[in-house]
Amino acid sequence: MRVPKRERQRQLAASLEQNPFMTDEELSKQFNVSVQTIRLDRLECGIPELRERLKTVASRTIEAEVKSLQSDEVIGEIVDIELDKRAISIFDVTEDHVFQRNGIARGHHLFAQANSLAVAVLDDELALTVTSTINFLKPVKAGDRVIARAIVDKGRSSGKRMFVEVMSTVGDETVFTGEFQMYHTTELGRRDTK
Amino acid sequence: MRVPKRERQRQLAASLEQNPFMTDEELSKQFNVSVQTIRLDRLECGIPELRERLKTVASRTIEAEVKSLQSDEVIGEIVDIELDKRAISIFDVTEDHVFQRNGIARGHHLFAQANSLAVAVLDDELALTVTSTINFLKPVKAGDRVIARAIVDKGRSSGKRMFVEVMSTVGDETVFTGEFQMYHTTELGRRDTK
DNA sequence: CTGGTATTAGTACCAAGTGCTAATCCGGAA
DNA sequence: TTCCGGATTAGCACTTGGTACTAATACCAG
Repeated sequence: MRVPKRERQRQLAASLEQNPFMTDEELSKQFNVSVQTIRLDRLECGIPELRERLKTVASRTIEAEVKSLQSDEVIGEIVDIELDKRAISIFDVTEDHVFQRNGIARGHHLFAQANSLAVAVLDDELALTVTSTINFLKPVKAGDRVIARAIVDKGRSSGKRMFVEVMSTVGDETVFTGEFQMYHTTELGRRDTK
Repeated sequence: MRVPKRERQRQLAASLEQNPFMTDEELSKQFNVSVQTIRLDRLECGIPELRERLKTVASRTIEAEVKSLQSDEVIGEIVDIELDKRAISIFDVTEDHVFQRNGIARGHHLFAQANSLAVAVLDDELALTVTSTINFLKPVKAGDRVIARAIVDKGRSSGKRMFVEVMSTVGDETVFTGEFQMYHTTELGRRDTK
């Protein structure tokens, strides 16, 4: 026996974990045993055949892509918007957004929700964040639903500079506030003439 | 002819785009044509068979998982760190991080890199961002390599409050600066006694 | 030497195809 | 009407990467 059976099966499982695309024949060469032995090993370990493995891996992809798609556009879902005035978005915090160590949401997710809302409310070809001052007031946990409200501060905005205030709440508690100074190409009050 | 060939092929492509798991037989039922017709359609449209489709979809997953893993831990890769003093991380901007409309990186990615670096440099059970003021100085594009440098400002830090300055550069240009006021449980200078 | 485990070999069969040939349908032009 | 041609359908041989099962062989310990 070159390598004890038990050990080979352990390595087999690890190998397929890392690269599920291998056929039994390729595996048999890797471990220097016959194809049949590989099949028996898979049987004993409950490892499905190549096509089944690919199916499950592929379906995980699909789910992942749906997730990343939503994260690509705007962080959070915009539920109400009045261009150049105000907007509201909802962001559901999941286990993916928190530190494992303490279960508190990473700050950049709250920032991302607020920032992308500030961009969305201006709805311009080119709307960029220039400067921002933000405050994390209360920790946010997985399962929390964060509602961000953005309001364009018309008083301070002028020309290509816009000021957007964002306040995020969970229930009736404010968890985050941010002030965003944005740059955009279309000047205030000139949108109709473009 | 129930549905013109051209239109059926268009729908076929769309159908498989949305759900690549369908066999020719299932498709033939959906479109009320024979399996052979489906095969000819796939041939003409250059759509591979089920197994090949799953292979490509599954391989996309593998890449995606590597990506999402890194995005879970720290945004960017930490290349140098001296706890409670300074740290450096590298973040490669890809197409995924930019606005489609103008190719400029979304602000929250730069913030995320800086913020997670500020958290990492403190390396505490509980290190949270309290307040932050940030400036986006130059637009960042896909392909850029952003290097973020975090420095703990010992002078202003005391007790459970720490001040971290982050400066991010692309080449020799500064693209982002941020000041982070952090809260953490372990007090400055007391780490050894815990 | 015998028993039991591990391994290998071989066969029949399956799913989901490719590749090819042949038959059939069906609508419009001569 | 008849004939042509594209579209469709059918059928068959073959391929991959397997499952399920049986049988043979190897090898090691008691």
